[in-house]
Amino acid sequence: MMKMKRKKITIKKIDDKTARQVTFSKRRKGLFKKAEELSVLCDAEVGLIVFSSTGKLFDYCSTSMKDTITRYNAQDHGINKLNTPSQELQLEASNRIKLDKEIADRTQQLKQMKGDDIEALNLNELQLLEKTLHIGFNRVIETKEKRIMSEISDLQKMVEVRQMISMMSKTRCPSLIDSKIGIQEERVSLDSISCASDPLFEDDYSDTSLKLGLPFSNRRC
Amino acid sequence: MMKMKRKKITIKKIDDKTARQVTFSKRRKGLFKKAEELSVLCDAEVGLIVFSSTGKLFDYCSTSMKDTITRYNAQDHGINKLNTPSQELQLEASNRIKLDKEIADRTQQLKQMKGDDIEALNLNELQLLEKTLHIGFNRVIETKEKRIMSEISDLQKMVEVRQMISMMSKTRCPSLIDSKIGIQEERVSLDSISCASDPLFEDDYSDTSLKLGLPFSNRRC
DNA sequence: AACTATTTATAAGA
DNA sequence: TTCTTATAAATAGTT
Repeated sequence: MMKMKRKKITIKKIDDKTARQVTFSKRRKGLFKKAEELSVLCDAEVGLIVFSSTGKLFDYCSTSMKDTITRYNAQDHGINKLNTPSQELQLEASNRIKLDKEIADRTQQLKQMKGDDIEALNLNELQLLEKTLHIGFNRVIETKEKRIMSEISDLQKMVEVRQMISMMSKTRCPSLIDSKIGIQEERVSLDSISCASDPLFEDDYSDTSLKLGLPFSNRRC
Repeated sequence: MMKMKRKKITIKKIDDKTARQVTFSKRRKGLFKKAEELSVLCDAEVGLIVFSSTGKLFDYCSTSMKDTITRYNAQDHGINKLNTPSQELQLEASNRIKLDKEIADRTQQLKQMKGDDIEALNLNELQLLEKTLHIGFNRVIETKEKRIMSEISDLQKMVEVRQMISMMSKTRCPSLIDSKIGIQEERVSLDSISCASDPLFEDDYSDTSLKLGLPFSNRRC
């Protein structure tokens, strides 16, 4: 059969019932798809309610329709109010908006500190960020140093205690001491504090990283 | 400029904030249009609620949102019924707790990235933080480099144009050209892109910072 | 905000 | 309803 060329349609009610039904089902599918795409792509909350001309309900919500409608009601838009939102509810709503903004703000800051979404920053902002990161980095390094030093010192003490016990056990009752006093070694794994075996330090920033003259040279454990 | 071919996109959250906003406004417009077309063509009742990621509300309804939501509620979804005002209040309260927690969490993360409140972290957490900061730092540096390079390139172009005009004005009518064409210099302050004069670079981490062979040596501006 | 190459939606027909 | 296909419409990437 000769194909009729598809024509541009005008947006007015389709008279033919069957055609209307067909179009409804096609376009409804398309609309719901677009709604979901918008919510996913743009991190938006989308609620969609459709009643067909025959009264059948179709709905979609990116979260839950209940929450979305509640949030919708909370947004104060004067005339369009549903129910009668109490002042309390309105207060909650404005609080919520504030909190949402705060979260968005902090999320953005965190992202930027991780180096994401920084394209839009100007040079001064970039330098401020750089400085902040640098300070944070140095503090972390410093704290890590202290932590390592204290763990080393703990280790050292343990070794000394062990040596003492070992010496005692040579002169007294070895088996008794070992099992009764039972040094719970709470062993600090050497792996976790050794710089050389730490993948992090195999990076190209060892110059800024921890440099410790670790007193491991003539340790025998 | 070379036009990049448009690519098929995958439906997942757009990372770049600006791009996300642009897409949001384009697609939102499209979605609302489709919603209205469906309601008109097919004689359907359509209600659409959209909250942007920044919390802004957009809505459309072919009749009135109040009626549509009422009708939606009337359709019995058993459990899913809309809340009474007092239930809404409760919901808001629990939402608020959630949001408060999220803010506290992000605030803490931000603090730690700035090197505060890190005493309680263990060695692994400290190293993770260190790595994150290092990555962020490098990205910022990289972005800053790009920014500086592009500003230098802009400057260079300006200088070339100026030289051209200067040459022209030597052969023709200097005063006319200078005042009529009137190069708006939109001068990029050298201070803002000079590394040497930047207090940040006087710090002890210049080794990780930008090293650029700035082509400024025999510039006469 | 505008452009346009390309993808996506869909009207008409099967 | 589902599929096919020509065409209209939407829009991603860019200016």
